Amino acid sequence: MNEMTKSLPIGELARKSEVNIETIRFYEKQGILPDPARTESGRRIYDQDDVKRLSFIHRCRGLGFSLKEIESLLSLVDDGDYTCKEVREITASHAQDVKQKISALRKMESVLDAMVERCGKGDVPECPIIEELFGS
Amino acid sequence: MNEMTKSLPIGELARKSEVNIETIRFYEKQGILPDPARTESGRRIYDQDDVKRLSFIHRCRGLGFSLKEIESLLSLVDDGDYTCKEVREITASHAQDVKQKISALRKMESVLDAMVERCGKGDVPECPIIEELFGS
DNA sequence: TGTGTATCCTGTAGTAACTACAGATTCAAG
DNA sequence: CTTGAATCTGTAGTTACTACAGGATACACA
Repeated sequence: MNEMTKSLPIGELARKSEVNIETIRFYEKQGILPDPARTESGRRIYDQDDVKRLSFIHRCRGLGFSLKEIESLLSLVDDGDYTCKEVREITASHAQDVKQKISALRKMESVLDAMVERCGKGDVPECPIIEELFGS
Repeated sequence: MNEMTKSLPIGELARKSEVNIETIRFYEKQGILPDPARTESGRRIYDQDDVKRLSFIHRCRGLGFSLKEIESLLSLVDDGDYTCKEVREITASHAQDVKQKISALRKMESVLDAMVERCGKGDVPECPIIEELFGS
C-alpha cells in the first residue's frame, strides 16, 4: 500500500488540510468539494487528491478569495482547458478588492487615531469622541 | 411649530440620517434604537433626537464599529455618567482591530500582487498561480 | 367621493462562511 | 463487552443588513 492510494477518514483529511471537519462537510454541501465515497456504514472516505484540493481551497481562503471565486478557479482547473489569462484575471480582480478594502480601512484608521489622540490629551471639557460623533 | 418638536415619519428619518428604512426597523428590533411613538394607525413617529442618534450610529458604522461597540458607546452616553477614558478605550480597541485587519490585508495584497506579476510575465509553462496554490 | 400612488406596516427569508451543538451510530482497543 | 473517540445528520446561531410578500393607510387630485 503506497501513499497515493491510502484512504483517509474525515478527521485525517481535516488534520492534513488544516480545515476543520464541520467546514469540510459544509464545503461538500456547497458543492465545492465533490461527494466522497463512503464506507458501508456511511462514513466519508478521502484520498490524496482531496487533500490537495482542500489545501488549495484553504490557501485561497487565506488570501481572502471568496468561495465563489475559488469555485471559479477550481472549475477552470477541473475543466482542464484553463488559460493563464483567466486565472490571472480572477486573481487581479481579487487583488483590486483587497486594495480597496485596505484603502477604506486606512481612512478609518486615521480618523480613529486622530480621535483617540485628541481624547488622550484631555485638553477639552467634554469627551471629544462623543462630541464629534454626535455632531453639533 | 419649531424645528425641535417637529415629528417625522420613518421615511424622513431615513433621508435625514442616511440610513435606510429597513435598517432603521432592524436597529429597533436589535434594541439599538428605542421603540418610537406611533400614530393611531401604527406608523412610527420620530423627532430630532432620533435623527441625532441615528446619525451617530451611521457615523460609527462608517468607521467600522460593530453594533455591539456602538451599543456600548450609546449606553455610556445614555447613562450620562460616561468618562472620556471609557470612550477612548472602546475607540482605541477598535482602532487596534482595524490596524490588524490592514496588516492582514497588506500581506494578502503582496502575495496576490506577486502572483499576478509572475503570471503576467508568462515566462513559465503552466499557470504559476495554479501551480503555487495547488502546491507541489 | 373615488382613485391612484406613495408610504408605511409585519413577518419571513436570503446573504457569506462558517461554527456549534444535539442526538444517534459506529469503530477500535483493552 | 465496555468504553471512549470518531463519525453521522440536521438544525440553529453568528453579523449587519437587504429584499421581498401581502396588506393597510395617507394624501393629492378630479
